[in-house]
Amino acid sequence: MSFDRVRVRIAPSPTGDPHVGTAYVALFNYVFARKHGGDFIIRIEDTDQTRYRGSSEDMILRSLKWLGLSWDEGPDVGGAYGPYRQSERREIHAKYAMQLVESGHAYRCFCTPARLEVMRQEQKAAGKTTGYDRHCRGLSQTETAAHLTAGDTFVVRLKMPTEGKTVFQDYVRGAIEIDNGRIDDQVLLKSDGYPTYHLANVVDDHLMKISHVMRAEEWITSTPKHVLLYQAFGWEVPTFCHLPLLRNPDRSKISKRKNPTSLRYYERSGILPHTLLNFLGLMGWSFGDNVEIFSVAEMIERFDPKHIHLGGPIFDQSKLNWLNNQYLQKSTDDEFVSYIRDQMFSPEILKLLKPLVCERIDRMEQFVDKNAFFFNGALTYDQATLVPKEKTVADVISVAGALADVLDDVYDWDGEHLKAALDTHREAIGWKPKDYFMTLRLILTGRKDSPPLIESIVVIGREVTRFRLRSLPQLLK
RNA sequence: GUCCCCAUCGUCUAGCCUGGCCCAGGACACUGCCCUUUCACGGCAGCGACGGGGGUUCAAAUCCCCCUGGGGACGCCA
Repeated sequence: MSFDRVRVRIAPSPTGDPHVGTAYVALFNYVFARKHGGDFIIRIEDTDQTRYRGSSEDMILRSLKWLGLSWDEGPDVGGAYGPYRQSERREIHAKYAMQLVESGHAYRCFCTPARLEVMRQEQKAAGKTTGYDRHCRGLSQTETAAHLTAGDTFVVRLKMPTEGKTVFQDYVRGAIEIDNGRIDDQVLLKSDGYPTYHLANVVDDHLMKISHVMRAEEWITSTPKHVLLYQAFGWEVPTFCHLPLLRNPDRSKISKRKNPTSLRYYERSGILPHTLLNFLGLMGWSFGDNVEIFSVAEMIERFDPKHIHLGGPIFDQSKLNWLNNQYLQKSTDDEFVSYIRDQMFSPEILKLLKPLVCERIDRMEQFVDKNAFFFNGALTYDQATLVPKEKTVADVISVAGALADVLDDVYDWDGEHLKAALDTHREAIGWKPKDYFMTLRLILTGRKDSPPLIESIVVIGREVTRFRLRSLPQLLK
C-alpha cells in the first residue's frame, strides 16, 4: 500500500441528534488510528441543504468529546487538509465533477425530479430494480448546449461501465464483487451545486489522504460506485472496512423509533462515557480471554479489525446497565461525586430548572421529590388517572405514538415550536385541550402538579420525551 | 422484486482462517440456593446454541455447495 500513514475519518452528517452509530464507528476508527500511530479525522458531511440542522454539528462534536474520543483534524481544530466541513468545499467538488465531464467520465443530466419519479414508479410496477434509465447519457453536444442556453438546471452523473464487474477487497469480508451493469449512473453534483455523498466522499477522502475507510455496512452496496469514481479520477483506492450495523431488538437497523439512539439520551440517563465506549467495543468485537470490562487504551492494544464478528449486534440495554453498574461500583468517592454532580445535576440543568421550580417549593428539601421526573428515564403510571373519561388506554397509546412522530419532526426544540406542534396535533386529533394536555402532562412528568408543560418538555429534552412516549405501550400492558 | 452482506445459547460473544483439545467456553438476562432486618451487591448452581440438507475427511461448529432465515442497498439522503 502506498499510503504512507494510517489516516481514518468519520463523516457524520449534521441532520439530527448525535447518533450512537456514529459513536460506534468513531470508536473503531479512533482505536485503529491510535493503534497504528495514525490520524483520526472528523469531517462534517453537510451537503444536504434540506436536512441540515445548524445545532447538530455542535451536538455531535460535543457528544464525541464527552465520550473522550479526540480527533487530530476536524472542523473545530482545523488541520492541514481543511476545510473539514463539506459545505465549505463546494468549489473543490464542483471542479472535480466538471473535470470528469470534460474527461468523458461523466455527463450532464437534465431530467427533472418529476420525470425520474415517474420512471421509478414504472420500474417498480414492472417489478424491476429502480435505476436511472440513462436518458441523458447519449445527449449530443448540441442538445446539451441547447439545454444550457435555455437555462435548464442539470445534475452531473458518472458514466458507469455497462459490462464487466467491479471488485473490491473489504478488509474483513474479503472480495466483494458486483456486475457493472447493475450500477446506476450515480449523481455526483446536484442541481443546487452541492455534491452528493458519493462525490464529496471520494474527493475528500483522496484529498485528505484517507488510507482506510471504516464505515457502516450499509455502504457496501455503493462501494463499487466509489471504486469506479476513484478509477475515473485515476486515484489510488483506500482500504475499505465495513463494520456491522447496530440493530434494534427486532434486528432491523438501529433507529430512534425502536431504541434510544441519541448519545445525549445515554448521557442524560447517567451512562458513563467509558461505559458506553466499553459497551460499544463489545459490539462485534471481543477483547479475548473472557475479559468484558476494558478501557479504550486496553482496546487499542488488542484491536485488530480482522477479528470483528460480522453478525449485526443488537443494542441491548440490559447489558449496558450491568456494565455501568460495574463502573459505578469501581469508582472512587471523588469520581462518584463528579459523576453525579457533572452528569446528573449539572449547573446547566439546574439553571434551566430554576425558573420552573422556584415558585413551587418553599424548602429546598422538596426539590428532589417534586422534580424527580426531570432526572428519571422511565416513569410509572396509574392507568386510571392517565386515561381521560370517554377515552381508552388504546386512545392514549395511539396519541402518544402519533405525538412521538410529530415531535421527531420538530427540529427546534424550544417553547415556541413545541407549542405550535402540540396545538396542531391536538386539533388534528380533536381532543379537548383539558384532556390532551393533562394526559400529556401525566405521560411526560408522571404527576398532575408539575411546572408548565411546554417549558418542562423543553428541559426534559427531546431524547427523554421520545423515550417516554415510545415506551408507553409497554408500560401500560 | 433484484443485487449485496451475514448466520454459535433469548442477547453480546469465544472457538472457525491454521478440521480432532468442543457431547461447544465466558458474560448479560432469567430461575433457584447462600449471604443478608429490606433492597441491591457478592458467591454458588441451573436453564440455554453450532438454522436445515448434502458433500469433502478417519474426523466438521470449523472447509465446499444448496436451501432457509435475518439484514442492508436500490434517492438530486447520508
